[in-house]
Amino acid sequence: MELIAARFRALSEPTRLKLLMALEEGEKNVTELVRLTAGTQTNVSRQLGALVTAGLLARRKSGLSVFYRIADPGIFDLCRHVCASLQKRITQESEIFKAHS
Amino acid sequence: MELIAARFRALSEPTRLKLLMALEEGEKNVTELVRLTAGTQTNVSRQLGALVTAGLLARRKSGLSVFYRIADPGIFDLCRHVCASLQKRITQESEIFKAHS
DNA sequence: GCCATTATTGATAATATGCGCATAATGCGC
DNA sequence: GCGCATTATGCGCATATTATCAATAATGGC
Repeated sequence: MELIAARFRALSEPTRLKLLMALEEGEKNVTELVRLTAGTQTNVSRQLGALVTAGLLARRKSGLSVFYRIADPGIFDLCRHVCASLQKRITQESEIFKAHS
Repeated sequence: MELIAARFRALSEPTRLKLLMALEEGEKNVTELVRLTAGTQTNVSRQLGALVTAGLLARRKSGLSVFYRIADPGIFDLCRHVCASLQKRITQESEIFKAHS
């Protein structure tokens, strides 16, 4: 149970979600991720570390760069699932809003 | 993006996960949930409130009791998904462990 | 060896979160 | 109205998390 919660916690911040999304197309090094997510290098590095610890990313060093890649592609299913659920909810709410106006 | 993170955050604590699991079979009132999850009344009530705010639970008052029920059954798919992913990871790790011993 | 580039790590401050105690609010029966 | 059961909330504390600055590795080119 604690393990499940930990995995959800890893996905519970926009910064980390952005990093995961940026890595969906393929592995990237830290500077590129910094550029793509418009974050500071320190922070990006830290969040990447957290995602590795959580088992969502994998690291590969190559020269000066460190490349990160998705270790568990299943997370995208999760995100899509949540997205669909949220859209459904918003749609319902807007229906109710229309009905009341 | 923030919305997605918020949903994951709602699922990021064992206490809340326990409550959701306890409600899978059907709606229950607070005292029963306190009993089932062995938590304090204060905390259970608070976490239930958080889950309602997150859109995962729905409330229904009836006399003295307040009954909570699952508002988005999709969360169980999410949990099963995460579970499967974790089991796969653990299996792989144990294989590596065996190979090294 | 020296320097530039890249990435991580300590230390710290700000913020957020979870929990428990005490207390309030609500609703039922008398 | 009064007491009682059920639920919610205000407050404080402890802990966890995040973001940032500065300092420290790690690596390659000269």
